[in-house]
Amino acid sequence: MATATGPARRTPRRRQTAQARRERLTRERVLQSAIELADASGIEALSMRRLGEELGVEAMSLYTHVANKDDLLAGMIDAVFAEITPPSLEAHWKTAMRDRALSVRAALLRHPWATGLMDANAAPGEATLLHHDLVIGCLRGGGFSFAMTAHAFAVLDGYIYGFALQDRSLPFETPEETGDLAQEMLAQFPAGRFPHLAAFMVEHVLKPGYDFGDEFEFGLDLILDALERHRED
Amino acid sequence: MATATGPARRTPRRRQTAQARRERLTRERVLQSAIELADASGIEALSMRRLGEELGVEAMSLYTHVANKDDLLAGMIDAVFAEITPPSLEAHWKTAMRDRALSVRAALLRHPWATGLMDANAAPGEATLLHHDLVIGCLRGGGFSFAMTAHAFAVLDGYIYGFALQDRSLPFETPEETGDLAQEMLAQFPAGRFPHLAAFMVEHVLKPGYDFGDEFEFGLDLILDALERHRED
DNA sequence: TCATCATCCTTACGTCGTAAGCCTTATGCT
DNA sequence: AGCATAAGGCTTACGACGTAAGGATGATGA
Repeated sequence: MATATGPARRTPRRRQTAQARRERLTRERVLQSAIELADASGIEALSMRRLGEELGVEAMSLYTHVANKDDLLAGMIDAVFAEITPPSLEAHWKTAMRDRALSVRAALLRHPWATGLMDANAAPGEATLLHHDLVIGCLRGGGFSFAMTAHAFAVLDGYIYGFALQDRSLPFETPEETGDLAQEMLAQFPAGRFPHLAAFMVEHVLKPGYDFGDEFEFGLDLILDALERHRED
Repeated sequence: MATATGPARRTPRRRQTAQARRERLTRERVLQSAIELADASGIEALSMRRLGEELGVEAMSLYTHVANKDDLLAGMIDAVFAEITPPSLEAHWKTAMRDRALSVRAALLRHPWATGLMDANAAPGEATLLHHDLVIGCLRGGGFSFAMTAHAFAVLDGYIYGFALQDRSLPFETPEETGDLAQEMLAQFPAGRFPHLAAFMVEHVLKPGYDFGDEFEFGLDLILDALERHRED
């Protein structure tokens, strides 16, 4: 043998240990697997042991690619931001911010655990910083002063994340479920204890076709229109 | 789940055992202690053992008053809602909703861990339901249709919770800290990587007197004014 | 060819939530 | 007043968690 294959850089030599080993671990693979696991089974199911299992590796092996669990979670958040289509600096600020808001919302629907992780007040990752950079650039380019940019950023992002939080905090997921759960909730208390809430449920929420998620665009446009009015303040 | 109702009241006979025992445990005392502990040391410091210690009791004794840790957390959330001054049904809807929003914000500043717990999508407690009932009543009384009430509720509460989440996710707490941290963050990447963000920091955020928390009222009034405009839609 | 070093694994520790069951003491009935 | 009951609090124990310490393996670079 002694093939002496000149190990010209990066020998793509395949490893073939006794048991066919999984592909080499990387931070990206760890993060991606963690995100898939959290998406599929909830963030509470994401333990280092379980994640290792998912990757065909022992829990401690993960620590080669991730400093600790907080680092893992921070990396996941940053990966979510990386999924978001950033606002275009060419388009009109309003449409750019609208599209971007919808993109954030879509990402948070794909990864509902993300909002819960955002209160970790850790240092934002590169994708997160880049995203914020472009949002600010978009607003500034649209004619917003620094002060108005700060205002606009606070309202818009506050609304986007808060809406996701609210959506997630609702104790029901599907419209069908809503009815039963609402009945059950109100039934625990004397009839007439929450008259306005009860009427609201009966007259609106329980009507066929209602879906809380549909509220998002109304609020978004409400805020965007209002910001347009204040743009020159 | 029916939460353990306290012991029958009957005789107020004072107990005096060998060792002066701490006051009798109640669900309220457990919840209050848990809230104090979370406020003082962060939600991650709240373990059943630690909470027991705080109350002079073993961890397992807490389970007489609380079904499990999730029930404890749900109870804490509901207690936070109970702290909020609900919207007056007499006042004009706009001022009532404004005062109430400020009251929610104040509560979330006092208990910053609350937003992180809100994605638990558990069944809301009595104080939470009552709060929502009055918010809906206030909007309906103010002339909002059911549909507009739903819209208004989603924007307002979304914004309030999202703002708190954003505030908490900032990696700095005090204005002084902001400068150092911002420098540090941007220094990790090539200069010019985040030009808009950098300019925004230098020209606005790092200017003396800036405090992110001050942004809250701008967004609140922006939304309230916009809602007023849509009230009759 | 060998030394180095990154990768992955084994073992172990302290902490967590909580199930099971015991002991003590207050309660409610006679 | 006396007693049966059950509620409140305690002890012990289990399995899962994050992760520190150090060992084994195999790829890389001299």
